[in-house]
Amino acid sequence: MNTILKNNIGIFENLTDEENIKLSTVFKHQKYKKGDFIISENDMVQDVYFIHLGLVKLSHFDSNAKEFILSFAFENWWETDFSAFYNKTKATLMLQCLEDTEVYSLSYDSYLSILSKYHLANYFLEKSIKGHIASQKRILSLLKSTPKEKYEQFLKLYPTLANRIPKSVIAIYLGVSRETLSRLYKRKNL
Amino acid sequence: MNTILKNNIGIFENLTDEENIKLSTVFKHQKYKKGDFIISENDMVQDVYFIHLGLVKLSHFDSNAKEFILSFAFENWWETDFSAFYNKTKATLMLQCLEDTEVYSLSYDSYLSILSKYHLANYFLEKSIKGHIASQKRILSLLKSTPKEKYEQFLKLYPTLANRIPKSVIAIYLGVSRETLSRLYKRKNL
DNA sequence: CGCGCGATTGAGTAATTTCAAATCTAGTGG
DNA sequence: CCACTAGATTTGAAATTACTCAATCGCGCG
Repeated sequence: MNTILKNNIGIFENLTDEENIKLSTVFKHQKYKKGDFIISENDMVQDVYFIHLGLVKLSHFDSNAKEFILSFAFENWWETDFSAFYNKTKATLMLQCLEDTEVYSLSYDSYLSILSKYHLANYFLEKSIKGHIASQKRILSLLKSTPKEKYEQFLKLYPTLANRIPKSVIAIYLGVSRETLSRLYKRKNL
Repeated sequence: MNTILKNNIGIFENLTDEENIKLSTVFKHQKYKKGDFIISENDMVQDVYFIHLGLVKLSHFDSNAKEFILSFAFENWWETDFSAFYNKTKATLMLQCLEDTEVYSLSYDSYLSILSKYHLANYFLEKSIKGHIASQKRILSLLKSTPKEKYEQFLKLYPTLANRIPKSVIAIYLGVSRETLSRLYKRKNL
C-alpha cells in the first residue's frame, strides 16, 4: 500500500519505517464489485476514497429516479461526495462502481491529521485546482457545445474510457438522451 | 489594505509590522471602470485577483463571438483564468467588470511565495474545495433543471446579484436565451 | 422630447426528447 | 455448436421545448 502512496503522492517518499506503519493503519483498503455502491443516497459520508483500481461514477438521482452523472473517477483519483464529506451532511450523490474497484479510504479526521502531519495541503490544493479547471471546462462544454461536440470532447479528454463505459452511461454524463447519442453515429462518422 | 487581508484571510491576523509592509508591496491595488477588461483573450495571465469591491464576469467567446459565462465574482472572491494562470498559457477566458471594480492582484511568483511563507495552502485549499463543490452544483443544475428551475436556483444562490446584473446577462450564465428567460415570468409567477 | 439599451412579445423553425418497438450482442447452459 | 436471455443499442414517428429572427415596448437620462 505504501508503494502506491509513494508512487502517487510524492510527499510520502521519504518516510521513516515508523511513519510508514502509522500511515498503513490510517488508510483502509476496500474492494467492491461492479455495480456496488460505495456511497448511497442519505449515507453519512465519513470517507474520501483514493481509487487504486477500477472505475466509478458519481451521480445524482432526481425524484423521478432519473440519473445525472457528475463525474467518472478511475485509477489514482480522489473521489467522494465532497459536499457531504466536508459539511457532515447526508449524501445527495451516489458513488457506484462501473467495474470491480479497489480503493483506499480515509476518514475525515485522518484526512485532517495527515494533511497537517505530512504537509499535504499543497498536494491537495494542486489536485483541487486541477479539478476546478476541469469543472470549468465541463461547464463550458455543457453551455457551448452540441451533443456531437460534447461527445467528441469527451473522447478526446478520456480516450481510454470510451471502451470501459457503456454508451448509454456516457450519454447520461453528456446530458443527452442515449437515442440522440446513438443517432450521432449515423449522421456523421464518429 | 492590510485590514482587508486581515478581515478576509484569517491567517494574516498576527503579523509583525515588518511583515505587514512586505505584504503591502506584494499586492497591487487596481481600479477598473464598468465594462473594462481585467483579462482579455490571448493575454498572458500573470495575476490572480482578489475582488475587493465590485462585480466581474468570467466568460468565453466562441468563434461566432457568442458569449458563455463561467462565473460571476464579487466582493472577497478570488478570480482569474486559472488554467492560463497556472499553466502559463494564453487566456481563453475574459474577465470583465459589470460594475466599477477594485481588486488586489497577486502575481504567480508572489502567490507561490506568500503561499509558503504564510502557510496559506490550507486557506486556498478550502477556497478551492468550496469552488469545486459550487462547480458541481452548477453542473448538476445545467444537466437537471429546466430554465425556470435554473433561474430560481440562481436567485436562491445569489439573491443579491439579481439586481446587479441585467437579465440578459443572467440568461447567458444560465445557458438560456434572453427571450426564454423573459417568457418565464409570464407563464408562472416567479 | 427623443435616444438607446434592455426587456418583452409573436411566429415560425430547428433540435432533442419521449415512447414504443425492433435489433444486436455477449454470455450461459443444454 | 446452437439456442436463449438480458442488457445495450438502434430506429422510427410524434410531441415538446427552446431557439432564432423581427418587431415592439418601457424607461432612464441627457
